[in-house]
Amino acid sequence: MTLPAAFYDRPVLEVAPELVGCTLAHGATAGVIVETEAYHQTEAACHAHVGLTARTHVLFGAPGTVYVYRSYGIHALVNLVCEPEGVGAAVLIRALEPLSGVGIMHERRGVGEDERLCSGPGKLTQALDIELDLNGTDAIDGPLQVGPRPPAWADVDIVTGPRIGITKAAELPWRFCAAGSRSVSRPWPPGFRPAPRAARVR
DNA sequence: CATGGGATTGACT
DNA sequence: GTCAATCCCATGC
Repeated sequence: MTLPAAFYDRPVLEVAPELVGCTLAHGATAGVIVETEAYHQTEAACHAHVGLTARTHVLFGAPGTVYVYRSYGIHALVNLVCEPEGVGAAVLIRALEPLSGVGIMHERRGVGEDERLCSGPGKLTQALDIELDLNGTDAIDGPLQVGPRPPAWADVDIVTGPRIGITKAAELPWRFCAAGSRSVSRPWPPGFRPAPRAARVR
């Protein structure tokens, strides 16, 4: 069960908050998306802002296409292409709450608490083994799949804030986080507070 | 063809 | 708080 291409064929500012609470799966590993950011060709922080190049052409492709690129020479970052073909826009997936394959994630990431396995855009790609070979694949039929919100996430509250780690267009409040999730990456947006840990049995 | 910057992370002070 | 690791590609000479 995956979200249809029509889900992505809308303004990226609508899609980005709605993707929070949805699932992302690759192979035996999957998680619930708890943090996203929107990018659009009309603002300078978006790779598509420079126009159609060998690097950016995927961003202008069909809605529902996967865009993966390398950041700082080390990390792969994953996005979902939005808006009609020909418009350069995408949603960056910044954090997940692990859902399945948690043991595999620990093997790939090394020791750590579950909530830190996918609490950043480079961490989640390592945990789910998302690499550059997935660039240009299809998030509906391809190896990386996005599913609708599980019932428990149907009414998730969204905390909005400015995007992280960028120098251009940094003032736009295009970052969307699941309220209370302990897997949201730092720094937290204004007003965000993580939920208390589950009570320990004594 | 050389250069430099980047949507990050983890280790260290 | 600072810093290095290190890949891809856009830009400019």
